[in-house]
Amino acid sequence: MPLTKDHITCNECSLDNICFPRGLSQQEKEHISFVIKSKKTLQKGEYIFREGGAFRGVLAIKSGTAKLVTNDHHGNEHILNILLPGELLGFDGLYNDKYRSSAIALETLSFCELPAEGMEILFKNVPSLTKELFRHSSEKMNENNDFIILNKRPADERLAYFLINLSDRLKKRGFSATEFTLSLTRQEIGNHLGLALETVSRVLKKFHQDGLIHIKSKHVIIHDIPKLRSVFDCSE
Amino acid sequence: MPLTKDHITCNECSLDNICFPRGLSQQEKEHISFVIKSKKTLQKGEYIFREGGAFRGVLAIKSGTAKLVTNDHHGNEHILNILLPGELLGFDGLYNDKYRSSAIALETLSFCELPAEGMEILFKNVPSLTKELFRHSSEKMNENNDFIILNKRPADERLAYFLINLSDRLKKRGFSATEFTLSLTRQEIGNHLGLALETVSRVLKKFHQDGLIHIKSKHVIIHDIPKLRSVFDCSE
DNA sequence: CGTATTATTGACTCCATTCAAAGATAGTGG
DNA sequence: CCACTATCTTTGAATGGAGTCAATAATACG
Repeated sequence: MPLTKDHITCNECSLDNICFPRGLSQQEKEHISFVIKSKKTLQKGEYIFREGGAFRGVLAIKSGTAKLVTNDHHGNEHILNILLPGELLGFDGLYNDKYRSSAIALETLSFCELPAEGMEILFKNVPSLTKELFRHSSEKMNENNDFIILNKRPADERLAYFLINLSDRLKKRGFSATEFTLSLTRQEIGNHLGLALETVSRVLKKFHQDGLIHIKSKHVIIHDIPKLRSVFDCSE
Repeated sequence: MPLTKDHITCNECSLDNICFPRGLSQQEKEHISFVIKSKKTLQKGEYIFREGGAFRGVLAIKSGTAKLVTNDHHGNEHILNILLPGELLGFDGLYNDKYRSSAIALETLSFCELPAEGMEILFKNVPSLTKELFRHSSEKMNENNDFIILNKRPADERLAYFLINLSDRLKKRGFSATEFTLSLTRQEIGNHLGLALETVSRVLKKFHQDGLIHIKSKHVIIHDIPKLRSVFDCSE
């Protein structure tokens, strides 16, 4: 199984400036490497954790992407977020030791785990990681607030933001900022952004016609990042 | 100045099971009382902290209510949340040591502070508070997710949820669950829920006519909590 | 008591949804 | 490899919920 990398430690990982060890010294990175476990690979559709399941720890995507999903009392699914390599998830489970959402692989995926027990150890011995975990948690919170504000905007702004945000995050991780594959269906994008799938289709087509992007099925090329950004950044 | 209560410690405070010391032992409560500072009283419209201001620490409302406000790049204000006694705020400032939102008193208000320096001390010496702070932070995150889901629902469900949620939180703090005063204008409620102020007015009137509530200006009486809850809980 | 802010109400408009049907794509087994 | 099926996407037309505009009424404030 060449895809599993159980032996790789944080300071050997290419995501070390984004993921758990962000902001830590070499020495601290070694400290946390004792506690953070690299887990096995999942296939598309498999769960990293399930809504309602016991809190095991905070996780980080190592490779691949995932969607964070929760259900409301009507039984409707809501895609809360898309997760890229180096991004953390599971903070929502700290409240009452149950995950409040499910994390599902959108393609072949590997992830690391900071186990619940390990957290207590680190709280005691590596205060700087505690601080850093709060920073990660706070970052998520700020992203959620941005998302709340975004959801008050019209459909074209939501989709422009969605694409630019994805582009920015991919770039930060060394992927192409202008060419990538959406792992979501129009249905799922609409679900995430609070739009009907038909609206997603129509707006993407408009962006395509206006020369901002090229989109064929799930393959996206962004032709004009500044112009696409301006759709939500300085609309009128 | 009889209104300031600088000498009151957490274990003397009536909010001790809701606020910072939630879940802590008597001994631990005494520990944190050395670090948590009671601050002076603010008048309506005054700021607890300002968006962009340096992170001073995590705060807790002691009495009164506040609104959490942020600005988008269009210059529009967004009311992210309403804060009641015992509720914590300021976690959003941990990301990059700047508050990402402003907290503004909606009426005469007093608050406590866990200063930034104090946090580091507590991380080292009271790991159980660290855990508890993560639980508070995680709770906020879950509330934000609920709010994101709510914002996809029609106007009447949003308002019903807004009122029931307020009622629940007030009850938990020993206030009346059925009779209270909104500290927000229709404009502000609409801003918070992503609705036009006219829509807020119309929906509240409908609730009034249907006998679910009595509303006169900002004074609210909820006549039928279960029925109001059912507006968003089992719609259709 | 008068002024400014806030709230109500009605009429009209529009953006996005819904419904519906056809077209494209991907995955599967013969 | 191709046909077949399921899933996903596109496109059009009609509907509707909430926004906007506008004018009046009520409330709060100095």
